[in-house]
Amino acid sequence: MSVSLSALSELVDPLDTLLSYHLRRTTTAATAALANMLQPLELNVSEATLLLFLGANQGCTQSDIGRALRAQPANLVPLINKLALLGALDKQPGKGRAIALSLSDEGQQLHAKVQQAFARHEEAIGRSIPPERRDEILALLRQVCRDACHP
Amino acid sequence: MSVSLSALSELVDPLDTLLSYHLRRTTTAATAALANMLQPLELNVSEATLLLFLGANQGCTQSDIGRALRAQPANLVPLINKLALLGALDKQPGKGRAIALSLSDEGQQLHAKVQQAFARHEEAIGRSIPPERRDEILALLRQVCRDACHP
DNA sequence: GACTTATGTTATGTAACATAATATACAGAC
DNA sequence: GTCTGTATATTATGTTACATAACATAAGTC
Repeated sequence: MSVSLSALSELVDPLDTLLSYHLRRTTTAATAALANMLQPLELNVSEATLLLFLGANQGCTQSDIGRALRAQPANLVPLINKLALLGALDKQPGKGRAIALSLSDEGQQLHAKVQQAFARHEEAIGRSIPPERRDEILALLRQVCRDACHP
Repeated sequence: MSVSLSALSELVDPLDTLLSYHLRRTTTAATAALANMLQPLELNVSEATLLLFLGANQGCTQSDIGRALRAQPANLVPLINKLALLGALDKQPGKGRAIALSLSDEGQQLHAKVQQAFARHEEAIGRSIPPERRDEILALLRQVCRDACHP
C-alpha cells in the first residue's frame, strides 16, 4: 500500500473547524445549485439577482443599484444589457445621464419565475436549518458581513 | 427631486431576507478580508488553504488533495506550482505517476504564518458570533453544503 | 501484450468580481 | 453665459476561482 493511500485513510482536514472555510465551501455549493435552477430561464445568478431587485424598485437607476447591492457600476453594464436583450427592461430618461429602469411586461413574467426559483432554492437551504434558527442566522450573516469587512 | 432619488429613499431590498443572498455577500466580504491578511505573505486564499492542508497531511498527493478539498486536479496545478516556486514544497516520487507532497523547512515557516493569519481572520469573524453558537453554525454550514448540492 | 484505471498536466472557457480611463449631463459659482 | 466640479454611464482590461476536454504516463489485470 502506497504512502499516499495510507495517508488518505487518516487524512486530516485542518480547515474543517474554520467558519471562513465552510462559508466559502457552502456558498460555492449553494450558488452552483441556484445557478442550476436558473438555467432554464437563461439567467445566471447575478442577472437574476438584478431582476429581483428591479422588480422591487421600479424606476431606479444603475447607480442606485450599485449602492444597494454594493456592486461597481461597471460590473452592472453587462447584466443590464443581458436583461435588455431579453426584452425585460423599460428605460426612461432620468436626471442627468441617469436612466430610470423598470420591468417590461415580459420582465414582470420573468421576474415571477425568478422569484419562484429563488424561493425553491431558499427552501432547499432551509431544509437544513431549523426554522426557529433562521432569523438568528440571517442576522449573524449580516453582522459578520458588516464587521469582517473592516478589520 | 428626481424620480430615482425619491425612489432611493424608499429603496426596498427583496434580497435582504434571503439566506442565499447573505451567504454570498458575507462570504465575498470575508474572503476579501482574508485575502488582505494574506497579502504580506504573497499568497492568495487558495494557495494558503492548500498550504494549511499540506501542513496537516504531509506526503499526500495531488489527487488526495482534490478529493479532500473537492477541487479539480487541473485547478491545483497552478497552486502547487506557486508553492513550489516559493520553495515551500518537497516532492517525492509516489505510486504510479503520483507525487508525494510535503512541506520543506521554508514551507513549515510559511505554514506557521498562514496559520496565524487564518486564526486572526477566524477571530475577526468570531467577534460577530456568540461563542456558544459557533459549533452549531459550523454544523449547519456543513449540512447545508451537503444538502444544497443535491436537490 | 492489450486493456483499464489512476494520476498529473495543458489548454481553454465561464463567472464574478476589481480598477482606470473616458464621455456625458447637470448644478452652481463667478 | 461660461467655467468648474460632480454624478452617471460606459469601455477596456485584469484577477481569481471555478469548470471541462484532451492528452501523457504509470501501474495493475486479463
